[in-house]
Amino acid sequence: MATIYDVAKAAGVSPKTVSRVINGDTPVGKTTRAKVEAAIAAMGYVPSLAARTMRSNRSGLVGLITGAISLAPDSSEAGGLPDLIIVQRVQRVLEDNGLSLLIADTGGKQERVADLMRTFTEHRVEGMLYVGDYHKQVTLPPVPEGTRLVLANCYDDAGTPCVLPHDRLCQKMLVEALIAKGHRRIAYLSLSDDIDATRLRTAGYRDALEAAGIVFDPALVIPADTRMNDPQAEAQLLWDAIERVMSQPGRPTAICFGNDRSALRAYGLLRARGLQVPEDISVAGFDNHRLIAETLYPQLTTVELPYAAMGVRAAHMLLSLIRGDDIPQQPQLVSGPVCWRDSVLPRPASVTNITDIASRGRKTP
Amino acid sequence: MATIYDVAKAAGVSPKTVSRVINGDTPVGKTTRAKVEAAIAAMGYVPSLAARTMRSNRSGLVGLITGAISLAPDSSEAGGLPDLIIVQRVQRVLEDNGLSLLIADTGGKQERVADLMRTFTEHRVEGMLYVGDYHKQVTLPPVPEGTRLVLANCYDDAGTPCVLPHDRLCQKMLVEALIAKGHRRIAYLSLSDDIDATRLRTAGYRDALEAAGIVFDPALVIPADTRMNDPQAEAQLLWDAIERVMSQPGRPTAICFGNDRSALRAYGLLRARGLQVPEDISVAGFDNHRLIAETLYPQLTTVELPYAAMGVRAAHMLLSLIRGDDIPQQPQLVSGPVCWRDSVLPRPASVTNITDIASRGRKTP
DNA sequence: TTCTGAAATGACACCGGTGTCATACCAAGA
DNA sequence: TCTTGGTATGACACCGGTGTCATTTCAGAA
Repeated sequence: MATIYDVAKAAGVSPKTVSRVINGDTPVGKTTRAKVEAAIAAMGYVPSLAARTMRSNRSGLVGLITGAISLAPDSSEAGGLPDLIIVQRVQRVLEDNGLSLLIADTGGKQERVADLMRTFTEHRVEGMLYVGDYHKQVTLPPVPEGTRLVLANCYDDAGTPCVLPHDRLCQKMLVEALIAKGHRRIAYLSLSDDIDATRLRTAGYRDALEAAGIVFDPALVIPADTRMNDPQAEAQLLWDAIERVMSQPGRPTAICFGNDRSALRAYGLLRARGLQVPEDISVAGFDNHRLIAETLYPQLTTVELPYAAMGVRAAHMLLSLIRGDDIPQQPQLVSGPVCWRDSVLPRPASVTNITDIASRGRKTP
Repeated sequence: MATIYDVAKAAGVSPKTVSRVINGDTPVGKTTRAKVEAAIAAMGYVPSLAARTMRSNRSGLVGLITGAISLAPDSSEAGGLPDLIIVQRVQRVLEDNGLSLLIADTGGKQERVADLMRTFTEHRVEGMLYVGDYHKQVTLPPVPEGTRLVLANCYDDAGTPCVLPHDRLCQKMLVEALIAKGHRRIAYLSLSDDIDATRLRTAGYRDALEAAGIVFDPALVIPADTRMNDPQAEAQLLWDAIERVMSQPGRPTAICFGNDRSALRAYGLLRARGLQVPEDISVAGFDNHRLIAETLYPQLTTVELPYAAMGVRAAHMLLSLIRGDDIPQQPQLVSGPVCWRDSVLPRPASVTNITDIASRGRKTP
């Protein structure tokens, strides 16, 4: 690969002059410039960032660590989709700012983070991002003094700058939207209750009820998901939860699910129980995972958990850090709009619940 | 950041000796080694790959270009999932081989590829990968002499080494599996017929029929997808295709869809027509997109399009190129297993078609 | 014509490692 | 004691750029 010396020799000038033509930092004579540019074009010269990095101490690199495939060690699982969306956006923003993105993956082994960070340090990245596979607290290994780090979709107890989904507000907006359409008995079949998102979203659910003056009924809220990665067991859990919530007096007219994936599964389970969506029961998801929400029939009402926006925000925070600007100390909460589709049927406020038909349908999923 | 000179001074040795301790290329005295290692630990020294790159001409970097978000410019669309899986696997394999992965995205603008490749060249990557968002032919800008390039999920007419899904074989195996379960009238609602995958898969479908001595009926094969990214229109198209195929005499007992996403959509549409899956009609997808296939109720029978394996294969090919080994000139075809789940009902070979109930159900989706 | 000062260009060192070669060291054998 | 020969270590240049400062060039003024 041609070097700046080769170009200089070919153009009959000094290497420094070639450097000036490339960087435009100092004026260069018209004739000289033309000669140099011709030589560069002829030789296909591309400057080496490694050499440039040595003088400038600016590598033009940013490192990003995800745990994307951590939940899917074996196959074409799509579990890590949110992180991937975040990654894409981060990459775009950085590229627009002249930075290249190095990515690494823990493969589910948290202890590898330190190694990956070391590799990034070897490459003298200008900053690092850590992307959680879901909203959670993480504990990262100590980073070298001066390392610029931003967390996305996770947080730590060391006050590292972070961007988080505003689960509480998103869920509140979604339930408010259901209430606005006339629903009063709204069930919430949440994700596993040992994760932050569930706690926050349940609070958001209650916020919305409270704002509308609806009494909270604990019987309507059931954790119906685990992270056990066993489709059969998950389906069974969801089936039981639907059974419980639909067989009680004062049956709900709408069910919110913990994510679009649960809602997708519920379509089949509800149908198996003889319930039509949305005629017999309205359904809402969470995530606006468009592959699901737009493809399901009827299309799924949900709320957008703005992973894309989180990626953009996190990237901008890191850019600020790199520039040396101040950034907010508080976690940055990002929320998205309710996506209104066909899985929720508006109810005239006066209509009472229809007859219980829960006993229809098959016995087990 | 500490340099090798700082460490050398602290340990009272020459920089070269520190280098030797780090790289272990030449024996170093026990006492000296201990002093140096202590100094390294104390200062948190991490060698700079930029400096190392200059001497060795080995950057430890590989560049990867995708068009992942090309089909999803605006939101949290999951269209580009296959590429993302490929990217993940590539990253893993490279990391295991001590290489770091630089990623870039065309954002759907093919003309940006040249710029991205230039950036990679600036970073002196040891090789490049280009990942197509679906099986297709691409035309890449000319690469500098000596650039090592491998294509994944796409090919060009310049004979660049590539890894492709074996669409034909996958579809053949899937249809063979259906035939083995007693199905004789099998419809195929394919993807848009202007893409390579459709042509190949249709051929695979016919291969399977032929092998079983079943006469090919063109009326059973309908392209039922476009890449227009309009959920309403796509649903309409699929509805029409189902209508056509189910209302003809000699109604099929099973339908293969172009991908799992279409199958997901079809579940709702079939239900709206009053058809139960799999009792009234068996359904098969394509991709083994587990988020869909395992979450749908009933779970979806499909064939695995091994994006993960493609990523691994492509990474290994690139590693071979980097090592200077010979690699096969022919496109590498990768296939995956049929994933048998609950959406296909075995049929005793003797049973004839049930009465046509196509007129049931709603008129439009 | 000579002088002046801005513009253009070049010489040289340096960034942080490593390859090459020379040298210092040390134990064993003559 | 003096070689001998292998081992441990250091001096120095070099990789490919750029910052700094010196030097050359040349138009315009004296």
